[in-house]
Amino acid sequence: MVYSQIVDTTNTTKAPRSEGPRERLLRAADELTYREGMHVGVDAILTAADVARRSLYQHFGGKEGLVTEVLAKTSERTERLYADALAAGGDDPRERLRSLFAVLEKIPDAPGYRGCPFVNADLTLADPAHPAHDVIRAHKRRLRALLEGELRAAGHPDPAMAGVQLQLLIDGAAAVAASRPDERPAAAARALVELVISQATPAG
Amino acid sequence: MVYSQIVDTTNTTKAPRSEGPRERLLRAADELTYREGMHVGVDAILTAADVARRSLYQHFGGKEGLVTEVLAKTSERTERLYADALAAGGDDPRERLRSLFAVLEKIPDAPGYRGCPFVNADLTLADPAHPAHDVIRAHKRRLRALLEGELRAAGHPDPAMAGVQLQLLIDGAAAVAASRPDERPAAAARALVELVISQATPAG
DNA sequence: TAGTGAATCGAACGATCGGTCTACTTTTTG
DNA sequence: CAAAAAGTAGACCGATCGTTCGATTCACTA
Repeated sequence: MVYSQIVDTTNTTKAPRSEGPRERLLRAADELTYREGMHVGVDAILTAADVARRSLYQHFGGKEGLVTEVLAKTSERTERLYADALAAGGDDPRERLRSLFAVLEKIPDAPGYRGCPFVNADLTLADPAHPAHDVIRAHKRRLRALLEGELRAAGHPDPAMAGVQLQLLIDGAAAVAASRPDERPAAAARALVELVISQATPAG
Repeated sequence: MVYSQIVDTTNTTKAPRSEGPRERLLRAADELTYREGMHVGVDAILTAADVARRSLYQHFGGKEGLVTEVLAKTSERTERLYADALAAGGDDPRERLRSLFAVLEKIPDAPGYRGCPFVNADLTLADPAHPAHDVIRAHKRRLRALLEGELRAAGHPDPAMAGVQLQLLIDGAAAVAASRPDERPAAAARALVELVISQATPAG
């Protein structure tokens, strides 16, 4: 994502400056929309990003474009995290899944955790025509496909349904963790995740 | 909830008229806040309820009071539904839980389903000081206690954690059903619910 | 029947929303 | 060095937000 400042002359107009207003806008919008919700004012984002009003509309066309781009970037980052966590589990699909959920389990412990940013945005953005909904749905579908692939590789008898089960445990645990963290939903989910994974054993 | 119009003279000033502005406001706010989200304008609620602006502020003090009251009423109604569903299951705690989840499973199939109204409101209302958050948390805790009680009666080895598990499956399935109903989350959740319940069998 | 409180309409409040625009400064580039 | 592009500052727009309030109508009851 970071390009050298010296680029082909045929691409000069589009060469991204390092840490320009665009990046600052994305960073500020990312933090504020998650912490305060999707209804933060444009003014608050501009102040936090220390960027002129005009820059927002030149780069993103409006608030809608900005928050959609924020979610797209969050999606990329999150999926990279998933891929790394799976890879850390080695070759056995069951161990890969365990490795993934070990990472997921720690997320709600972070200070300022407010639930899954995608679920939150999906529920908060009332307008069904908002382009962010497509980004969110696509992200969730890729995650489900990822889970389903591992389950299939592990020999689970119904990888499609089991993928939905794991997805459902993730979203459910995130929602509970956001409002009632004292119920320790991650631990409760972990036991069920293990049940689902264990159904994929050749012996099962 | 429906009182006769002829009441004790000592209570005349507080006698609720049948289908007055208060009821119409609650009904309209209930439908609109669920369908359009908690950010519907006061004007839209007033128009739908066919009620004067002033009446809202006289009865509920403001939008905050109105939506809080709406959630409180929804909580009562929902818990009545749970109690009935459990009772329909008879005496065996496991059958009572199965009866409850059989009812819950059908809810997302209703047209216009948009997820759990409590989870949605909790995630949508950005202000952590909003009184609705307390109503929501209290409702969810009562539901969890209900589940835990049945699990304990069924002899589950860890009814507290299992209660969180069931709660988590409910919220997770609701969230997935709201945005991606084609993944049939209710069916996926059902299998896990059965696993949790079966852990409560004396044989297990 | 006179009185009283509730419900009504509708104007208006200040604040904030997202978005547009002009003018000036900085940076980059040919 | 000069021109062009990008960024900044800030006023301004119409719309909408939740809220307040005066004035009027209506139903019930004492």
